Amino acid sequence: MVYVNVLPLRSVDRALTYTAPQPLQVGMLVHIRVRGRRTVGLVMKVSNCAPDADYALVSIEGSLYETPVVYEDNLALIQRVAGYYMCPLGTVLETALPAFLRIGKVFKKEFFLHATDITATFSSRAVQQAAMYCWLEQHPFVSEAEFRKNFPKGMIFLKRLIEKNYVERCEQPPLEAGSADTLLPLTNEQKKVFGKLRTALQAGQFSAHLLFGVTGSGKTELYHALTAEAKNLGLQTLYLVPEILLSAQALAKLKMRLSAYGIRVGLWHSRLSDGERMRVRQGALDGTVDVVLGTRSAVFLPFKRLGLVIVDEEHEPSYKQSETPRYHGRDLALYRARLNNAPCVLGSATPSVESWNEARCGHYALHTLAQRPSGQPLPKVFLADMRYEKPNFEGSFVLSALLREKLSACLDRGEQALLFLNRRGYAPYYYCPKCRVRLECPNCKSYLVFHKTDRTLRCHICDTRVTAYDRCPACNSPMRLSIGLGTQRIEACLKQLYKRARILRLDSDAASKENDWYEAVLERKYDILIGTQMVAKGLDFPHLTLVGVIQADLITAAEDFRSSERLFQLLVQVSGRAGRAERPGEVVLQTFSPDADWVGYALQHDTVGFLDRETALRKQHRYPPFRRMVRHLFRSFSEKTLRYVVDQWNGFLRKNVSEDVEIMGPAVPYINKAHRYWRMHLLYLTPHETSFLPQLQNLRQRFQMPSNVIDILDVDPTDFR
DNA sequence: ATTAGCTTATGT
DNA sequence: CATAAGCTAATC
Repeated sequence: MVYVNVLPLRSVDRALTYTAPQPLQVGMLVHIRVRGRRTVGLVMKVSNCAPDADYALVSIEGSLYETPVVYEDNLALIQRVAGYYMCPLGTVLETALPAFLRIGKVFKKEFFLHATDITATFSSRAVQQAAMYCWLEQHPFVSEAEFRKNFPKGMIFLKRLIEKNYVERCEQPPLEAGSADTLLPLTNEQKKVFGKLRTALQAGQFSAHLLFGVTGSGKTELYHALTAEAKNLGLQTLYLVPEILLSAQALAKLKMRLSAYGIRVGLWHSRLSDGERMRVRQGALDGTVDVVLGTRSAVFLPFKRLGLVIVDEEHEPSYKQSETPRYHGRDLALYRARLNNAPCVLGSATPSVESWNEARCGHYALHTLAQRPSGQPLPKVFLADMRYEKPNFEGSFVLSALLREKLSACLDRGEQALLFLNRRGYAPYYYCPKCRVRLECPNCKSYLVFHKTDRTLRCHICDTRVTAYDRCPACNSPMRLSIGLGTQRIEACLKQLYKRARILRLDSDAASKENDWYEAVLERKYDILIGTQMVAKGLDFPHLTLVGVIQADLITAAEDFRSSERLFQLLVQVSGRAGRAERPGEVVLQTFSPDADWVGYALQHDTVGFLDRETALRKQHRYPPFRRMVRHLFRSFSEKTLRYVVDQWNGFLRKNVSEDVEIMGPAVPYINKAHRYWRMHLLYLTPHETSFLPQLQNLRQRFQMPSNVIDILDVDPTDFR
């Protein structure tokens, strides 16, 4: 008799013991009954001796596949996620396994079609065949399914084509043939870094590396070279990118550079069809795919011999999953690399504060790329302190003399300019000067922002909208609008100053109107762009030479280090857009606040200065520095739950007065679990879900939340000890 | 997730 | 003492 520990694909926190009629392997999927209900579970352990159980043992009801669907390292990763992100094991398993596996879906063998005979001729009657052949020539190695989609009744003709040996039917699409491109030669700077990373790769041990390279410094080329090196050593590579959108670009580049070396690339993200998913997964599992390029969920894939992990744009917040299990793709990639004795390379032009700190403390090896292989110069940065501006006319409080001058010059040259302000609306301050009341959202108590276009007051957190009124409802005095800047106000000001310029506002309010604005900008239908963070999303503007950051010191006003970091990253990214091959771009940073001096760090894109400052701040200040921290959210934000959580919290505080911070798990049982096992107390909220902020403030007031509680933390511990 | 079963609060 | 409400722990 065989005994197996099976983890059900449900929110169950541990494996259950069953008997099995025939021997099973760890990692296999089996049908089981849990509380009388049929479910699927994963075999975690197999043993021959009976457990001393006080319950009746039940047998499993058969297995879904003949072979295991995951390896041992996948199980270890699942366990890590469950423990670390405080989520039931079964729930993690559910996210780690693609849906098609759970239902035991079996795929027919896929065939690929390939036009072989270029000299093929068709009689004038065989119109259909000729048309199909022509199509097949244009689409080399399409899958049969794809062919059927295009020619629903074409199978008979296809048969004929195959008989004539015009078309070949093969089981595997070959590598992208014909692309003669190979790896680009590396510059001296790149070679130096590559040498170190190659040594790490050959060592066959876990090591963490932060690749810090300015935009255009050729990080991608390094990834390619490393991937090829891994292939040489017979190792597979996991290559993570933050978004599906970017994965297509990265895939094209990888294929172009690496197919000449016989390297097979698989793409993985949540929008693939089941068939493609299964092919890539199977390829990674049996080792026929050399590189898997994918979004965060790819860390859970089974690899036969994973030897290298790459995380591109390491700082991107989209690596963080916003549903349970709330894992961070980058952190799991590091853990995965450790499980597989592989080096992990994190790359970014604007590293995250936590990665920077790890590198500074020597836990990660730091590699810097400071030059662009193309030799293109970095933009020139100017600082405009608005405190010394003379109020000449309406526009002067909004745009500095320096920026106005640069704008005019830019327009005269017929080039484009981009103004960046991360605030929608017209005026973020809408208040009555007599009552000194700033209007709040009736829903969530955050401040309302005035939108001039449709004369509404909007809450930017929960999207509540109210029609604006000119006079204060309490004292009937006129409301004031002149304080605070939003994109609409900049737009109005620009229209007044540059009557002939074509101006485009780009924020989430305006975006819905103009769908293909990017095309229009490329075609130079606009001269000045004014936008929020959506303009910073990796798009190239070839005619852009001037960037103005309207309130560069908004960073100082950010409520937590994560927001401040994000703003800084946007600033660097936006600034990087300026300039053309022959001439460096210009960047004007406008600052308003009296303590804006430190914004000078941004001169010459001093990312290091910023990061050092942020890590230092975190150390002396509110964030318990570099201790183990948990990242979690309340699972539901019903007032009942929150109330309960707060009560638990207060009760605990009364018992042991502690200078430590308090923990609140995602669900009530986990709060207690955390108390018992971790003795760590931390309230955690992530700023990605800003809707929590006002709620928390609310709670504070109503429940007298102690003021030493940390409101917002967003640090994942990378605890390597 | 779901729920049986235990503890505590509330009311007569 | 009965009943309701709140909460924990278990699923083989």
